[in-house]
Amino acid sequence: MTNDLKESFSTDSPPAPAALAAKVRTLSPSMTRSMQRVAEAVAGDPAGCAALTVTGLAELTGTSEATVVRTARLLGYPGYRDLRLALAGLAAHQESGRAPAVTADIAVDDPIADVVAKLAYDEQQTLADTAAGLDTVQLGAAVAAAATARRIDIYGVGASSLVGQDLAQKLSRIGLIAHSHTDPHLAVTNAVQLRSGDMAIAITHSGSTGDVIEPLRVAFDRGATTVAITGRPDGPVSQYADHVLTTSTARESELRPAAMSSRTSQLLVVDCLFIGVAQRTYETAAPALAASYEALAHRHTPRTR
Amino acid sequence: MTNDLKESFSTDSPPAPAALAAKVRTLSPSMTRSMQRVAEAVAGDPAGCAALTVTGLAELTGTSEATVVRTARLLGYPGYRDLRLALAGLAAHQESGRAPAVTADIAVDDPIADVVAKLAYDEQQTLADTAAGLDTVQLGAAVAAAATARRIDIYGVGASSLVGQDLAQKLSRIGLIAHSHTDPHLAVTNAVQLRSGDMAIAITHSGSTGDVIEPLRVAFDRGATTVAITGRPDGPVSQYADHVLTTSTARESELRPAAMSSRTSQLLVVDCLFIGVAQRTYETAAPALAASYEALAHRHTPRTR
DNA sequence: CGGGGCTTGAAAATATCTTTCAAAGGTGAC
DNA sequence: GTCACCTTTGAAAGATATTTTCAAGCCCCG
Repeated sequence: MTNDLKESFSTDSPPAPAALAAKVRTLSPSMTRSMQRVAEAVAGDPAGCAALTVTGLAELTGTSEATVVRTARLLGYPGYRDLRLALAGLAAHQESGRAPAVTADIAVDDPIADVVAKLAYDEQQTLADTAAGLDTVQLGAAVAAAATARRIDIYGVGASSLVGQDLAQKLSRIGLIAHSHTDPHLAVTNAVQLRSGDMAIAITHSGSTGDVIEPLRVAFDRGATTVAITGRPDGPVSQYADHVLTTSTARESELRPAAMSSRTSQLLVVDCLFIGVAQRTYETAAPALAASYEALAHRHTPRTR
Repeated sequence: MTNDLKESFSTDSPPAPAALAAKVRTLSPSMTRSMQRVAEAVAGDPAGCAALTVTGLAELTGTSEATVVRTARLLGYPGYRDLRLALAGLAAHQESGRAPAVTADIAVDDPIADVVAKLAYDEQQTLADTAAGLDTVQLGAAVAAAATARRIDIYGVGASSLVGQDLAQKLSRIGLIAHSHTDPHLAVTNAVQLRSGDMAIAITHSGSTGDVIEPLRVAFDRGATTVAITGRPDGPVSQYADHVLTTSTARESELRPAAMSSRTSQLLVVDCLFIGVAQRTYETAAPALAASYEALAHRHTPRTR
């Protein structure tokens, strides 16, 4: 008879989603005193209760294991084990609900965990912005030019030089002739050698870095295909660029210099360029990549695991 | 020995929050075949596995209970019971936030727009995984050491060298004495000069790059505070690291070499480290940053817009 | 104040999880 | 190629947790 009651409840409510507190209230009248104590504890602190065993919860509520199990049954679960799983889910849920508010600027006194969260969030944002703002037509044109270029010269100074090196490194790996130039003088000297069929890529966030514009201008004048990767497509660098790839500019704060997000953005663009080229030269790129893995293998000490 | 290692890991990572898939990928290489099967099942269907008992999961994966428990331990939980609770939480989590799914691998014939979207998505994922998997205690310790170090030497070769250069560049900007070494011989030569109060940072995705481990070992022996930034926290490099910062490992495809996502992950870690140090040395860092802007200004041609 | 049914917890029974241990499988040295 | 050694693995024993049983206590009502 009591059994019938329980039966009807458990069928009413399946495994139960998340509205546990509400169910506790609803069912409370049909509960005995000690069961109410258990239900209350559970509704009050799902996370805490999820960490407890039957015995633990029984002690906490000053009841017995049997009562705890009975309560779990009444709430619609096959047993305490399942209630506990649901509780864990609930806890995770309200954990995430606790809005991180990671959108704020990074402050001097932010705990390290916040720094990580905010930084990751910012960079994710930057990536999304960059992807959304990237002109795929320009990118496609740049890819086509790079895939068939006799040689590729890349100019970047400061933080952008690392991006340039990254690109050069990767293009070299798939068998292209690509070099990154950091020294403005050498860059210009090399640019003079370029001609039609060659390619020059300038990377500058500000779009107005003279040391990078100059070699690009020379390359442009010599008839090479030129590409600018910049956050300011309206900047001086674009004058000498056949194709302009725009990187995004995220808000910067005192502690987070612009260089940081521009680098993320530039790298995404450069990666897209690389993959595009790799696709287009797949026949040679795939074996070249495999070969470079091979060549590096022996530089790793084998004692893993 | 292996045991000690594992032990230290499980204490490194507490109950673990939500980045289970990422952790599975990170730890996968150090797992045995049958453990990998279990980990895969768990990562692939958290909700389903949460409903299974040890025995059930063992049967599903064609292994034994012991293996399941071992896997749970390796993932950082005290036992299977706790893994199961975490799984339930995870399931509830992803229940609420249906993933959009641009998750497919990049294919040779993907149009360029898809490449951009997939790449951006992958890198965002990598960032999220990294942030979730980063041990803030270790990071805090590394920050504290860096902020007070007399000098900081950074070792990285190949793709990681760029990350090292990036870090060195930024730390230098806020007035710290930081150098990135690419040449293994010079790195060792320099490492010999280090002593207590100095700091050495090794960056290697594989965790087993001899050229990077060697200088770190020397630095470690000389009494410097050592940090490893690696995707394989169980790799040989960690032997000589006072603090290990784990980068995430994203699935890689033929066209998207692992180096790409590991770089993203490493950069995030390095950025966090940098910002942490900047916070701690704010008094000197802020004016130093401002001064470096100032100094660069004249290198930009003013004719913007 | 005593009977009948409801509530409760102690303890037994069961299920689940954890540990141990020996066999199977693999690896490197000779 | 073969042996010794180390790793990996699952079966089964051991430990915990959960569920069930059952009798004592409690409460309501006559």
